[in-house]
Amino acid sequence: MAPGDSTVPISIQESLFLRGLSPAEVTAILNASMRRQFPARTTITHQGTRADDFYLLLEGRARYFFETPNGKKVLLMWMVPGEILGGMSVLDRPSRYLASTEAVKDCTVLWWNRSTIRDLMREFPRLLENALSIAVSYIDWFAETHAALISRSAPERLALVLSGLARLIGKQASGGLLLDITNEELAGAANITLYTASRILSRWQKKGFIRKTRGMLQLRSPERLFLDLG
Amino acid sequence: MAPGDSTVPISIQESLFLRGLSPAEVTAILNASMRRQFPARTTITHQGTRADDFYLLLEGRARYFFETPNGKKVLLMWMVPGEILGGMSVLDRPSRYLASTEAVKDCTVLWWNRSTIRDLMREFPRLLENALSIAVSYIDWFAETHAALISRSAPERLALVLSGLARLIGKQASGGLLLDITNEELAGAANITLYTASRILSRWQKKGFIRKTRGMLQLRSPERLFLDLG
DNA sequence: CGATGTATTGATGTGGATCAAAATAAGTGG
DNA sequence: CCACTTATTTTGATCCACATCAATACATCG
Repeated sequence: MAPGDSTVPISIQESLFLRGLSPAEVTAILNASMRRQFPARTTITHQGTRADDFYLLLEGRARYFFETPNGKKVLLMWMVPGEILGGMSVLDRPSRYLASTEAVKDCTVLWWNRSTIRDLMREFPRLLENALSIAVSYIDWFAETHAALISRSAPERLALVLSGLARLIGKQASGGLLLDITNEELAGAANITLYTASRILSRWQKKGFIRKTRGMLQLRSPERLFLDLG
Repeated sequence: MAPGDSTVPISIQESLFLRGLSPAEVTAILNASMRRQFPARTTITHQGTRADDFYLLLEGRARYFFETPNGKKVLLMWMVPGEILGGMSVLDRPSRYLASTEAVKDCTVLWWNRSTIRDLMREFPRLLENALSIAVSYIDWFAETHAALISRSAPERLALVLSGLARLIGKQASGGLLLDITNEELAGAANITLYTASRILSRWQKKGFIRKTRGMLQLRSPERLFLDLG
């Protein structure tokens, strides 16, 4: 199969990972990959296992998470098409994945094994620069999240999560952005309990800022969330 | 001044940033730098300003921190000789520092401007690999800290901070590792209040796990801290 | 229609922040 | 060496945001 053909979505051409490469170079890189599928709710990379595989997300939605020594599942960033998974595999020394990745919805990915992606990086040093930029974007995410955990209340964090996800996975619809997400996922992302999340969302719904149905949330006025942090 | 001469401490030769480079290459890189001093309590890089300067810490102690939009100061990792400061300056696009760095004790650093360090990275691609490894180590730190914030109690976090700092800045002495650190710094690192920190430390002192004097802490049995998390 | 996953709502508990004050230790200058 | 200032630390009393526990309601589907 030739993954670099017309079936590759636009978002890939604009992927941060492929930034600054010529179309010919992009084709060469994509041609060295294999296309793979991961059904929703399956794990793509496993925290603690050898980082041997590198992926570029073509379609679907995934997220990073990890488990703490005391068994708590910690949710990290969401990944959308154009983003990479398993970035640890590009390091010069063999390493282990810091976190796991799971397909939240059915995912199509491009896959390279470690030595292939490392060879490509040697051939196209630009890829290495891009990997560094991506690593920095993770650091940025963690710094933001760290600050939020320390200095913001539960409603504030939930509002931040909601407006962040809206930009990432919101679909324009009549009467506001539509997010297909459960309360549990929201609570996990904001690091609050399911109960607290439900209470805050109910309040916002009463005020007409959002509408919530099972597994789906309609965001009417994102800005106003921040004016009602009780 | 020739910074690459015999006055460069051993720890620099073992710096993660210079890993895998030949002595001749290291000399070339260090010779392109200037030596600079920062007195204790001065700021080296400023969050939000253009990332134009890159530093390698030779002597002293520094730490990253940043201020949240609502004015709270958030303490991040400590830096010891051999570690870099201002890493954002190596990115291919001009960027801004994500965080600030301050000298905790008097610091001696090597300094490169952005274009110099970028030229060196083009000449020695190994530097770029090393920069990526360092970025990953920051991600690792954030992931650990994130997990701790979410899933561990105040005494647990303080115990973690203490054992981490012991490895980093502890000096062997009769009757346990000696750390020169204040309660305020410990509290900041563990993200608890000064009062909570003081109470926990008092308890540990009563049990003989530590000894605390003004600005100084003696760690007798690090392991036992984790057995007394009340 | 049960069965199962998802969401709401109320009652209760608590870890650690916050507020207030005093004790201790370390300079500093006369 | 002492009086005085200033930084660090301790200790007690109070409070509150959020977790936790318990129960029920609602949706969706085979």
